[in-house]
Amino acid sequence: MSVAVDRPAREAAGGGSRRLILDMAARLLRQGGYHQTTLREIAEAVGIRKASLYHHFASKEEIVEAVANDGVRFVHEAVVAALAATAGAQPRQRLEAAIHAHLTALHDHGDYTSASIRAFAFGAVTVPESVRLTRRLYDEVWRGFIAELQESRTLAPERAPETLRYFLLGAMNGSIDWYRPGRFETRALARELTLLVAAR
Amino acid sequence: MSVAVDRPAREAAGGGSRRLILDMAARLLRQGGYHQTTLREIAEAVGIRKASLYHHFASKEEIVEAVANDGVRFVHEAVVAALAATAGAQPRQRLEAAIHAHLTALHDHGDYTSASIRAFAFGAVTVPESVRLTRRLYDEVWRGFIAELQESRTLAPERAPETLRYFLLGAMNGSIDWYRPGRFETRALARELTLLVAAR
DNA sequence: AACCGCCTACCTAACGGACGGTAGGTGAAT
DNA sequence: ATTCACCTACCGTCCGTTAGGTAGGCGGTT
Repeated sequence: MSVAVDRPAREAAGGGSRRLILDMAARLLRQGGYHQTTLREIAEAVGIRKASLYHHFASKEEIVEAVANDGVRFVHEAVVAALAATAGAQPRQRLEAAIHAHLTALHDHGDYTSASIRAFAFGAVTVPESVRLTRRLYDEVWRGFIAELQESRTLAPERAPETLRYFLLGAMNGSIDWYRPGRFETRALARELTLLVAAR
Repeated sequence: MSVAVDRPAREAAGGGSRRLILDMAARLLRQGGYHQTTLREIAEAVGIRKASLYHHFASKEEIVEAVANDGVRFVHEAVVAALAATAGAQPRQRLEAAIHAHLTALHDHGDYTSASIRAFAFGAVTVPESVRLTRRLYDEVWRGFIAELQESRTLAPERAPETLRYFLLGAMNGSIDWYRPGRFETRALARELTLLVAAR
């Protein structure tokens, strides 16, 4: 059969078919959401038959769940790293670094992060418990950091921290709808947004 | 049949079945997006058979399009009215009124506006030309108003107006994911967001 | 070194069910 | 008599999922 021909190509792509499946699923989920994205499409993009996906994942739900969780985790880890890297710096610098990290990760792993935001936008398909947890963990990072900003008076203490967090994450995540690599620069975007949040 | 029983109830609800269909479609689209929402569900919610929908609309696409356009228009008209009502006032007051109008309309017609944002999030189903136009018209309102804010120095002229508009709309529209009538107050939200955009 | 059993990674074929949409009919109101 | 608003019945298509099979590789026994 013709199967043997493209197998090396698949295995060369990182060794694991699992990652390849998730890559393709993320790409399709980003542009189609949960219900428009079909297992046939994913399988075709990978180069295998639809039923073969069940060798790696138990269900469609499990694939989407993995993509969504990875998407949040990419951003989470990037922001935590940025905050760690600027540990001693001025609060405003740390804020800009965190925002920049969020935007950069959002864009660099755009398929995963967009798929995560898109496929499980609130109210759509029931958000799996694991995804809800992953998101809550990331939320916690910002909750803590915003508290830190208020303690250091970088952010006025009378500002509602929860509202600010929602607005900030909304502004950043909304960028998946309009950000294009050539038209914008993440550094400039991060600087603008930092000026909004922490006025001098 | 049992059909005759609930017909009065239907006709009492505003006279037009068309509006009722759109109301139900909006509600379902809000929580399910385009592909999860089926004509069967919409018909059942209205209390008619699926095929009867085709007496009022030519296709599923046409229903969704009508909902999405109405959603944007509700917000558009509310913001334009708010700007008109505060015509002579201070720019910062006008800004807060516009933001408040956007948030209020977003919530008051939540099914329509959420459906519009959700069903046609970028990349998902191809956005119909009419919806794209309706959105562009609303964008224009903010483009003009932000220019006005910069002319009056309420907003620093060196700020990138396009980026600001994107962040602002992202922050506001993101509220459909977290806003709950009891937990937040639109006045307070508008004030907080105004403080972010136009720092004293 | 030949064999065996097992595992991995895929395959073909089919399942029941739900989808959007169409054809054509009915009964009441104008 | 015509129109309106809705009906029943059905179409072909595609969905996620399952059943069951096969080809190749790897490790241990003979």
